[in-house]
Amino acid sequence: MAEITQINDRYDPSSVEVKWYKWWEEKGYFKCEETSTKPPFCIILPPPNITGQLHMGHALDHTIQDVLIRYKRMMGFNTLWLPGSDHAGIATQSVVEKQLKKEGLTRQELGRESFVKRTWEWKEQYGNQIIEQMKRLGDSCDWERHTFTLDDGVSKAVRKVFVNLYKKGSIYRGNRLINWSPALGSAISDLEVEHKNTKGQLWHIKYPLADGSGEVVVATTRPETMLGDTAVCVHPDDDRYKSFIGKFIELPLVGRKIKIIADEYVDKSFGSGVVKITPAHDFNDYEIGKRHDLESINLLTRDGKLNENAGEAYEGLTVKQAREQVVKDLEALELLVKTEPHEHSVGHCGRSGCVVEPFLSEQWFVNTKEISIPAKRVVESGTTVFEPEKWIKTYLHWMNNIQDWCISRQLWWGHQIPAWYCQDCEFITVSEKDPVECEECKSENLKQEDDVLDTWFSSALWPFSTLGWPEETESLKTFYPTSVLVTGQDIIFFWVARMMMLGLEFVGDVPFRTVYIHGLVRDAQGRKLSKSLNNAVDPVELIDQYGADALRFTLMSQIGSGRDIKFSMQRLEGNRNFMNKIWNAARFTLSNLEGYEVPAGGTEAIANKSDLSYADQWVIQKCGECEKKIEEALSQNRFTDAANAIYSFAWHEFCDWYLEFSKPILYGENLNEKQATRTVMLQTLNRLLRMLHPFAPFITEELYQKLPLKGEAIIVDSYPTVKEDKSWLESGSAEVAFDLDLVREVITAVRNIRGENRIKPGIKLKAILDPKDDKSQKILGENKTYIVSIAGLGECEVSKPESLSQCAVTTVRFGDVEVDVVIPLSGIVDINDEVKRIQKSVEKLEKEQSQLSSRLSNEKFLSKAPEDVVELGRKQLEDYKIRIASMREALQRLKS
RNA sequence: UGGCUCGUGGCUCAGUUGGUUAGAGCACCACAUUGACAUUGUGGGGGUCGCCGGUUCGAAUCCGGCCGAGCCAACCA
Repeated sequence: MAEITQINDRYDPSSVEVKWYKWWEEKGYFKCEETSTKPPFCIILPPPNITGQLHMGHALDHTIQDVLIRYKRMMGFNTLWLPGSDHAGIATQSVVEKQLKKEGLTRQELGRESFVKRTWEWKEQYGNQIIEQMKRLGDSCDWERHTFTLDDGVSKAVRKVFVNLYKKGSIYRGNRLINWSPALGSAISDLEVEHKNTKGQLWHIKYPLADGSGEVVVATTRPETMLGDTAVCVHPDDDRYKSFIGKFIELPLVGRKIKIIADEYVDKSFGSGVVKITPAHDFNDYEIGKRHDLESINLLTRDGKLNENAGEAYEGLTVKQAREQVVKDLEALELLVKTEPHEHSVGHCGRSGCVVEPFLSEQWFVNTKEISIPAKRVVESGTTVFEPEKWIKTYLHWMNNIQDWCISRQLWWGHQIPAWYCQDCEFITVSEKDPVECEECKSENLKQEDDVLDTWFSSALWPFSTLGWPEETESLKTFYPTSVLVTGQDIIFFWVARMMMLGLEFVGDVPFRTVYIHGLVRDAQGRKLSKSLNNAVDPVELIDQYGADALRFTLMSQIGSGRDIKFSMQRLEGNRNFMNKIWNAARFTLSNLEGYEVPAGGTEAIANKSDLSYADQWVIQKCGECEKKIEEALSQNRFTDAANAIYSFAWHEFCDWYLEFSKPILYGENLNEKQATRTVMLQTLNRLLRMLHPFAPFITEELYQKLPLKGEAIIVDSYPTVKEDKSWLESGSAEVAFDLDLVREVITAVRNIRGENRIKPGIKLKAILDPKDDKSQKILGENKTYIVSIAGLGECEVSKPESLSQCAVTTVRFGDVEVDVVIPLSGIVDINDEVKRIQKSVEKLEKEQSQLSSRLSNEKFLSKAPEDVVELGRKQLEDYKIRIASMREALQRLKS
């Protein structure tokens, strides 16, 4: 064991983490078995964008998954954590376009083919950065199965799904009003629009009647869209305007004659009660337009400028410029009645941040009505459960109001839609394989759709496309449905809902049994982490500084209720210290093994149980209790409870008490006892490390490998459970644990007297322990040596004190036993401190006594409360009386 | 506007079906340093459980109302 003493007294993660990760990978510990007799456990990693850098959200998300995977792996499951990455159409294309811009190029100049090639090159060069960062965190993914959303297999699945849905009519192409991001030059889905409250203005504009008989005033937040007005609308019951219905307006600036129509959509009380209708540029107006068969006039080009329909005066202007110009022109015509400030919400593009324009265009859609029905049912029935449950409501509400999903994007990077337009007959051929001829007219003059699919379309197939679908692979059979999906609440609709719909549609079963939804990582003040607030923390930097284990443990000890977590450096430091504590506990254990020989049966065997110290039996008992707590917690995904159980067992039981209790034995001469304690110490440490491993994989492997007796690797060793440890735990004892807990209380009482009277630790006190019953008499007698050494006493006797004069007295009550701890203070301290201490306790007890006594004199309480509660109260009151009396006595004697 | 969540010592949170004295970690204060660890040890102070009302012998816990914070969805041009 010579090398043990060379262990540094500080844990240095940087020298440890990379080494073990590499070793695990080389040994193939992360790999699953395709078929196995072990039960399967599978998690599909939400694939990060290839443009992404690991952020705190990933750190949280991945740690949860890795804890689950490592735990299940140790529990004997055939675990698969399947990693991947997402081509991230918009994000990646933007990055490459920016790169081109630096060279003075545009993607249009480059052409589609070269641009896509260039993007692949970018991906090869930079796309794996996040994977390296994930490895730093300790993610134990089966890397050989890493899948990219544009891989051949996945692309094949994408085409098959698209074609099937098209053939059954669930995918259709249509000219509809969609959300258009001018900055991206592409359609985006409803979900990608972020509504932000914006301070704008409400312009009141006169619209003269075409026959010159008067005018109406419309109120609008977007005056420039009047150029595309095709009607004016009032409420049918609005007496102010009834007579106008059916008449015509001569639209200012344009001169077009538009009709005044009536629709109940109009709110009489808002604005002027008259609404201009622009079907091509507003979703509500679009609906009204459909109801009233109005013409839609599109005013915009794809890059967000006004087109020829806006008229010569406005063509080519941006929306903002056009708005200013229109207002100016209206003012000149004296048609602007008034302008008032008005706050309303404006849709912004989630990707580029630009203002989204409702835009009429040809797009591809998934009709979700039908496929959403089974996806609702499986959640209602509990086939897939959500944790926490509250998200079921959110999910179902969205599913019940689901809109058709716009899946086409005017981008180049992604899955090009497998639809070919016949240049001769206009028929659309949709096919898994590139067709050579038109299905309808057999013309070979085909042109493939330019648009690509929404990135989320391929993501929606992820749980089965990554397992080999549409082939009937062993992997698919073994691992689908996957066990649990771990993700943030922000992508329940984007991703979870869609995986549900398509998984059920194409594989016929739910994609996952459980959806575990966690919150966001926020800063210590609870703000979102963002670059603009300058409060973003880089998990990789934290790992460099504090170690991955500390970071992981911090996150896991905070996710408790599934709410957002407030990340603080203080906590991280605290957990770095915890890792150091573990490190030193191991260092202490290992450095006390000189001359130790591993027993013949391994550390599981204890030669003679009678050699076990009370502390040994106590710690075995506590270890078993900890195992039980963890098991309960992890079976319900209560990671925080599990983390806390280990923390408190490791620090406050193993280190604070067990190692202290054991020092006299370790430094003593009784070789049999010493051997037994060393064995128990090693056994407990070994289990402690295994319990901690899923949360802190690196330090635990490092220390595990230093143990004199161990398996091949902690990562593939078994997880300690009450069941597995049955025979070992039998060496513990609940009775002895009770005894030692009483001893701990007594020691704490001595320390308490010492502390409150400010008696220096160097002063060896005498303590008289006065047991009030046979049981405690016996316990104290047997454990006196522990008390003397740990409480730092000079002398200790178990007896009735002759006099309490000038003594500090504390009554220790534990379970059904009671002990008075008496410490003569004469000549040691200023008695006033002790008087104050006791007076304080008396006051506290008296307050409690009076509360209890008034409760017990309440007849209603006596008649209605259950017997045992009343009985308990009575006993307690008696107890209070005795304790107060004895304290008063002590006070008297102290003063005398 | 609707839905959801939360409000417990300075901070972050526990508190299972109402029942002894409301817990923990961090922070704070005091004391301690030659033998695992100052990234440490020991002890201590600090809470009328957001407010009001109700149910009950008894409420942090159940019910109603109010106030405050946050999130999601929708939205009046």
